[in-house]
Amino acid sequence: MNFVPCDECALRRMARFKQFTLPELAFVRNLKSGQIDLPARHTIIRPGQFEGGLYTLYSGWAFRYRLTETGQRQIVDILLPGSTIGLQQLVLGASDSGVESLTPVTLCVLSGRTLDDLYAEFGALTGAMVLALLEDERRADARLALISRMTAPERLAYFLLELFDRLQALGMASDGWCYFPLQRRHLADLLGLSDTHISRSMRELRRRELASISLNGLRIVDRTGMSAFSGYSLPQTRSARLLL
Amino acid sequence: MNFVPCDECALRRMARFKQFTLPELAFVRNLKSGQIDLPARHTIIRPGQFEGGLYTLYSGWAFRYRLTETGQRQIVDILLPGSTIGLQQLVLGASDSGVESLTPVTLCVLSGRTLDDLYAEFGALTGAMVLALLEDERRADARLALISRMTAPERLAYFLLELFDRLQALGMASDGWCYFPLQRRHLADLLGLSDTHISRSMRELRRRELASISLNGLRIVDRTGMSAFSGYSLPQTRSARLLL
DNA sequence: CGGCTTCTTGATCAAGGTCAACCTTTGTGG
DNA sequence: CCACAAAGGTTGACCTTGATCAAGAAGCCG
Repeated sequence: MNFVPCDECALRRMARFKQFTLPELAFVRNLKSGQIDLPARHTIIRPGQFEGGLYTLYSGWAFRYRLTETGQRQIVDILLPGSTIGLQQLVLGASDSGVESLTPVTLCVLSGRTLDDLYAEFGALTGAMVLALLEDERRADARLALISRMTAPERLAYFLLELFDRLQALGMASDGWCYFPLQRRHLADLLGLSDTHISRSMRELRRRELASISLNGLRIVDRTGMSAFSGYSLPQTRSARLLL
Repeated sequence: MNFVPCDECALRRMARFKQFTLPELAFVRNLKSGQIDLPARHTIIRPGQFEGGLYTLYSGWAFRYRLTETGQRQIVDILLPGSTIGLQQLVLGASDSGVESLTPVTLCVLSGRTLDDLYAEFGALTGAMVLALLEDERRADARLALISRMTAPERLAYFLLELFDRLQALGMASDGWCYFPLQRRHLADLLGLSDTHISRSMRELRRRELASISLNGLRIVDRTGMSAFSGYSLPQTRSARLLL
C-alpha cells in the first residue's frame, strides 16, 4: 500500500476514534516512521519476544495469542484496524503473547520517541489511552467467562500460586503460608467450576502434596511442584503499580 | 480504622508501588476525602451500577465479578490492598462488574477532582496508570486460558456477535454480513474448544437459523435470536479509542 | 489430475456437572 | 456449657458436554 500520511488516515475520520487537535496530530505524524505490508499468516511478534516495535494496525486482521506450557495456542484477542500492537512489551518489558496476521496487513510503524515523551507532552492523550485500555480489559473480562483449557486441578493450582505471589509481594504471606478467606463457592465462580469439583481438585492437590487449605489458611507445600503442575511462573516485570 | 493520612500510608512504602514526588503526593492527599470501613460480604459496587465513587482498597480482601444472563456469577478478579475500585465505571460510564468484600475492608474514598484533572496535572502519573492497567489486562489474559461457563454453541454465538459489532463500528460490515478470515482452528483456539466441536457448534447455529459461515463470509441471520441465545448485547460506552 | 489443507460427520471416552446424602464447623439461645 | 440449627465441606452415583480418533467429502492449489 502507498504511504498514508496521518492527516489522510482513513481510520482517523471515524467517529469511533478520538479526534485529535492539530498539535496532537502533528505529534502522532512525527511518531510514524514508516509503513509495512505483510502477507497473511505472518508472525508480527513472537511470543516471549522482549524487544520489538510499536505498530498500529492500519488495515487487515490479526490476532494476539499465548502458548500454554503444553504448547497449546490460546488466542486472546482479534485485532482489527486501529488496534495498537506491541504496547504490552514496550510498557511491561516482556510479553508472553505473540501476534500473527490473518489476512494481508498494513502496519504503521511508530518509533523514535519513547512513551514517556508521549505522556509528558499530552496529558489528555494518555487519558484516552487509559480509556482504550480499560475498554480492552473489559472485553477481556467478558471473554473470561468463555474460555477454558486446563483441567480443574491445574486451574486451581495456577490460581492459588498466582494469588500467593501477589500476597507475598504485598508482604501478606510468609514462608509458604497465607491467610485465605475464599470459600469453595468463590473458587468455583472464579475458575468456572462447580463447588463440588473444587473439593475434588483440592483433594488432588493434597494427595500430590502440593498445597492445602485449612483453617482460613492456604499452605503451599511444594512450590516447585505447584509451578510444574500448573505451568505458572512468576512474571518478571519492572513495573511499579500506581497507588492513588 | 483511624484515619490514615496519605503520608503515613503503609502501602505507599512498599517497593511494589510507584514512589511519588512531593507535589504528586500532595495531589493524592488532596484527592482523599475520607475513609470507610465495611464488614465482610458487603456489596461495594452493584453490577450494572452507573454512578459510584472511586476508592482505593487500603486493607482487606474483595472481589470483582459479573453476572451472566443466566444469573451465574463469574468472579473476574481478586482485589488486594492497593487495588483501585470503581475506575471502570468512572472512565467507561457504565460497568457490568460488581465488587464485594471478602473480609472486613477499609476503603480510601477519592473524590472532588475528576480524572481529567489528574491527567492534566500529572503526565507521568497517567503513565504509571497505563502501566497498571496493562498489567491487569495481562493477568486477565493469562486467566482467559482458564475459565469457562457457557456451552460451546453459546460461546461461539457470543464471540461471533461481539466481533460482528466491532466490525460494524469500523464500517467493515453491512446488513448482517461481513468478511470472515478465521478458520475453525482459530475459533477453536479462541474459545478453548476443539476444531471438530466448532464444526458441530456452527451446525447448531445454522440449524437454529441464527448465523452461518461460508465463502470467507459471516452471515448473521437472526441478530435478536443470536443475542438471546448467547446473552451478548452491545455495550454502550461513550468512549473514543486512541489511535496512535 | 493428484496432493494439499480444511471441513464434516460418526463412534468412543473422559472430565466435570448435578443431585443427594452425610459430615464438620460455626454460631446462637437457653 | 450444651443443644440444636445453619452453613459450609466432602464423598459417591450417574449423566452431559465436549475431546479424541478416524474416515470421508470438499475445496484449492500445483
